[in-house]
Amino acid sequence: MGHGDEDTGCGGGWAPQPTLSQRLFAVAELARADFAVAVGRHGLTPVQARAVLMLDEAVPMSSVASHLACDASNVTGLADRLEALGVAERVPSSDRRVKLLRLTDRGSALRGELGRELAQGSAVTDRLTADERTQLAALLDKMLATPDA
Amino acid sequence: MGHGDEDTGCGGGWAPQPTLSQRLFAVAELARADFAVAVGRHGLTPVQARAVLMLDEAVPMSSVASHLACDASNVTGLADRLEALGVAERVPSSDRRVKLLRLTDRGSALRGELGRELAQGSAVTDRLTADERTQLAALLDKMLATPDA
DNA sequence: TATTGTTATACTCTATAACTATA
DNA sequence: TATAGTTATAGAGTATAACAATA
Repeated sequence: MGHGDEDTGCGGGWAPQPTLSQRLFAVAELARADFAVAVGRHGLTPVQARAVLMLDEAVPMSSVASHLACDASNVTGLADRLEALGVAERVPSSDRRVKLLRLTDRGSALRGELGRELAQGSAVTDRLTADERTQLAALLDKMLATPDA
Repeated sequence: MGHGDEDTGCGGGWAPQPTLSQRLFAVAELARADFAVAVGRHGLTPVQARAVLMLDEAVPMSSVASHLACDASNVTGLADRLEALGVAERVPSSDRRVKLLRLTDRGSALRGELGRELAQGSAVTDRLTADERTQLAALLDKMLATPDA
């Protein structure tokens, strides 16, 4: 290997001082795992849960795709699974090309539960004090500020 | 429990003030996407990249599995793909049940490139000042502090 | 012609269970 | 008996391309 890793500071591993990005990614993994476990308790996968959480009202399947940042073709199977679970259903639209996805009563109840649980904070953020959480929120908001748009 | 922002309060959407967890998750998604794009430029999937980055030296396949927090059976296919890409190879061990996974020369070079790129910081963290990055690092470290162990 | 959703196909990640070869 | 890796199988998320119905 011609040379290697010196700019990362460590002589071959990530050991001593992880970079900010590495730590951010590690926290992201924890948050993801937390989310997966939380929604898994309700029988949903993370993607299914994200769909349920966005379904405030009946929404075109194409909107679901763009919200999930995935190709529209995926939403067909996703909708199939949500229908099989009894939490959502397809309903026709005025534009007859469009199908709307809407939560069933059971889906709405589930969405409420999920919302309450997730709002309570994860095991990750629980390790911070109230002040620190405020600080963190400000930093996250800055990172989330849309650079374009 | 209970320090939740406001049990979602909103009559049906996430609109007004996302909770801390929601913002953390959003940043996590950005970081994940950044990582996927960065490693994708080198022809790797995120999981493949994580494997390459951990392969400081020859390591038992079982160790790869535990590092990736996945079942050992998955590492077979992962190793196959890394071998097909020419970045890693299986080598025998003294315990003849064990196979070690080791980077090829090409894999080591790739690992070096990845390490340098990732150390440079992501588009997400670039939106913060140096002071803010220090602050964020401290908060992240606190969240990462192992509660058990 | 352009758009929406579907289907067909394919790849990766993930898990469980059964199997092998070692120990 | 127990462990490491493989194989078989399955389901979910992702993508592209071709297609039908509708606009």
